[in-house]
Amino acid sequence: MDTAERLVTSAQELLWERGYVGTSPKAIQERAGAGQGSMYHHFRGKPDLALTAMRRSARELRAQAEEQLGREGTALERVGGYLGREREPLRGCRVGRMAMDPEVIASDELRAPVRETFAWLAERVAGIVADGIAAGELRPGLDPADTAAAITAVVQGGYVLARAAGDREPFDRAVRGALGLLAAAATGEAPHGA
Amino acid sequence: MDTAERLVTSAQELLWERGYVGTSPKAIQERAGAGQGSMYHHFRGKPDLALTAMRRSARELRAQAEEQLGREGTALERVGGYLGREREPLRGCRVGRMAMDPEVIASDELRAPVRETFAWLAERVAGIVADGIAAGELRPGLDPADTAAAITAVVQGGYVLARAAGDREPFDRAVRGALGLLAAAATGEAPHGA
DNA sequence: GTCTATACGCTGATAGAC
DNA sequence: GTCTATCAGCGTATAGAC
Repeated sequence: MDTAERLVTSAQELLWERGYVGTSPKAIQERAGAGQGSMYHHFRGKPDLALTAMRRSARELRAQAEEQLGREGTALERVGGYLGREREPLRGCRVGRMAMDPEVIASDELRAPVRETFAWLAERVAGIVADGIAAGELRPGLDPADTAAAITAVVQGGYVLARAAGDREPFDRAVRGALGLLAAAATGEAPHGA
Repeated sequence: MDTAERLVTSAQELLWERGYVGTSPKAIQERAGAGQGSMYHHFRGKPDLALTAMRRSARELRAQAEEQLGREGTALERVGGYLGREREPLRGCRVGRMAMDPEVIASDELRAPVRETFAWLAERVAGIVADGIAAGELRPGLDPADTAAAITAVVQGGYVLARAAGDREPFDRAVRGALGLLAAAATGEAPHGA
């Protein structure tokens, strides 16, 4: 792995662990085993490197989500796969965490990868919920966009609860709770249609 | 309002806006209109002042939540009141935000108010869900603790979605989505019992 | 490409005068 | 109680040698 690459992956790790305001160029350089000069040769500065790192984390997260959401199966199975996939709740979400950073939120450019990730996710999940309704699997009274937002929020909020507790259990509870509510919104009939 | 008081409220505001790592003693002093000497006379340092500020924010948040959760009414009305109360989603949660701060999480003392707030909230909501089940208002299949965690997580996650989008709409969607799922888990019968 | 040198304001304090 | 002075180290670079 070359120097530029090590700088990006080190920045990804530190942004995940400490956020943007909590991460210094110096700390990134040290973790990457690179000097000052190297970093400023490959990147214009902290915002430039952070943006590169955030774009990559966003892409990776989206791929992980798509792995569950794009499976074969019923809507409940696909959403359940997304909710229940293996995570490390105490680490938080590497993309969602950026939404709490004041300097990321203050910059349209830095915020863009975060915005796009959640816009994509919300739409992807809403489509699956809509499919589930169309297939007769979920109650027609559900609003797909609202339900998708709630599902997405449960995951992000689960991280907050787990980190607050210092224990992953609240995250797992929140996921089970969401699955329980979705089960209550299932019609109990076998899905039909394409 | 005396100087010590102004320091605490300024710290509360800045911690809400910028988190712990993003907030400097100097910034707090400036907002409070106090000098260095004043701050170090009244508090031992940044962690001491921040802890005082966080304890107060936690107490205030709990009182706001109790205002909705402690109302008269059915379980759905009380939980709905909590979910739907007026908020400013783009500002985030002043207590939940601290869970994403690396230095708060690294310190048991600083994390304590955050931990206690969400432990209380989860238990409070779980009790109301359990009441709703006992009253025949909610399906007996729901797990009160899991459902309460999901409800709490929807609010915290809603903040993340709203800030990521730069728009309160995703928060409102998540809340409506959660209410829609709870409605699906309602029995449709009038609550009975005490 | 990477290194060292230099810069300047900020961070988080302590000391002592008033 | 509040003020000013002082401090070592960090944050975020830029310049120029190699």
